[in-house]
Amino acid sequence: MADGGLSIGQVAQHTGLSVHTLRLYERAGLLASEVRRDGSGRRVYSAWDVEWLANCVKFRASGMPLTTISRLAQLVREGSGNEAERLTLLREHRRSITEQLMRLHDCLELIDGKVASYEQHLATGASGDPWQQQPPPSPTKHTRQLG
Amino acid sequence: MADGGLSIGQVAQHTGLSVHTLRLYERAGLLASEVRRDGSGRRVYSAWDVEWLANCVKFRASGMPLTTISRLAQLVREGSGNEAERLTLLREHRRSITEQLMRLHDCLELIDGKVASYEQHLATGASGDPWQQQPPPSPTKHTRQLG
DNA sequence: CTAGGTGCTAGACCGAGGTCTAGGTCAACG
DNA sequence: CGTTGACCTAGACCTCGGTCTAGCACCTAG
Repeated sequence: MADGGLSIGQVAQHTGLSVHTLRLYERAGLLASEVRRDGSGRRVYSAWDVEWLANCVKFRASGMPLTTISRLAQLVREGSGNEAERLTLLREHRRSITEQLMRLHDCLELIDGKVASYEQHLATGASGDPWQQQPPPSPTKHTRQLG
Repeated sequence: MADGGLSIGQVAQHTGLSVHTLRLYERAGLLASEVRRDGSGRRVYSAWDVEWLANCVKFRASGMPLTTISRLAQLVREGSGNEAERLTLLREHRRSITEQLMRLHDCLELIDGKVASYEQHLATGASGDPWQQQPPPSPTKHTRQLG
C-alpha cells in the first residue's frame, strides 16, 4: 500500500503469476534483488522487482528455464563486472528464440497447407483425404493388379 | 530393409526421436495407422508412418500436447467423415502458434534492447548498468532530503 | 472478542514428457 | 556352437514447473 511497495497478492495480479509461483520463483533465486519484508515478515515488492518479474515472465514464455533466469538474476545481483556473461546468456537465449521461431514457422507452413486442403475438401465435397495413407496396393488380394 | 519398411532404429535416426520415444508415441496413440509387425513381432514402419511421425515432431516442436496429436491421429485413423473436426484442431493449433510467435517476438524485443545496452556498455566502459535497480534514495537515512 | 482476509513456511503432490532397466526373443556372424 | 546387436514388453524412474495443503501469524472490521 505504501507507494513504493506491493504485496505478493498485488504482484500476482499484476504479473499474472500465482502467489505460489511468486514464492517459488523467489526460492529458486529468480529475483535479482532480495525482496523486502514488512514488520511482520510479509513480502514487499518494489516497482523494480515487479518490472524484473515481468521480464522473467517473458523469459519463461519464451522457454528460458528457471535455472537460466536464476543465473542471470545472480549476475545482476552481484553487480557490475559480469556484464559480458550476462550478454552471453542473453545472446544464447536470443538464438534459442530464433530457433523456436523457425520451428514455429515451419509448423505453421505445414498447418496452413493442411488447413487449405481440408477447407477445399470440405467446400467441394471432394474425396481425396489430405491426410490418409494410400490404401496399400491391395492387401492380401494381389490378384489381377493391372492384368 | 524391405523397400516399404523401416525398423524402429532407422525411424529413430530419421526422425530424431529415440526408440523409446517412438514406442511411447505409439502407446500414446499418436500414430495414425497401426504399425505393421514382421514375423517376429518387430515394428515395420511404412514411409507414410515416417511422414506422419515427421509431422508429429513438428507439432510437438510447436507445443502441441501429445493428447491433441493423439486425438488428431484418431480422427485420421477413423477415416473420412470427420474432416471438420480435424480442421478445427488444426485451426486451434494455428492460433496457439501465432500466440507463441507474438510472445517470442515480444521477448526478442526485450532481449535485443538489453543486448544493445550491454554492448554499448561494454564498448564504452560506461557506468550505467542497464539492469540494476536504482540505489534506493538513501536507505535508513531519510535525513536532509531537500531540506 | 471473533471472523475474514491475507500472508508466512515447509513440504507434499501433480501432470507432462521423456528416459532407462530388466528380462527375454530373434537372426546373423565367425 | 556361442556371441553380438537390434528388437520386444512392462514398468520404474526422472526432471521440470507449478499447485496445493497444513498449520500458524497478523490485521482490520463488525
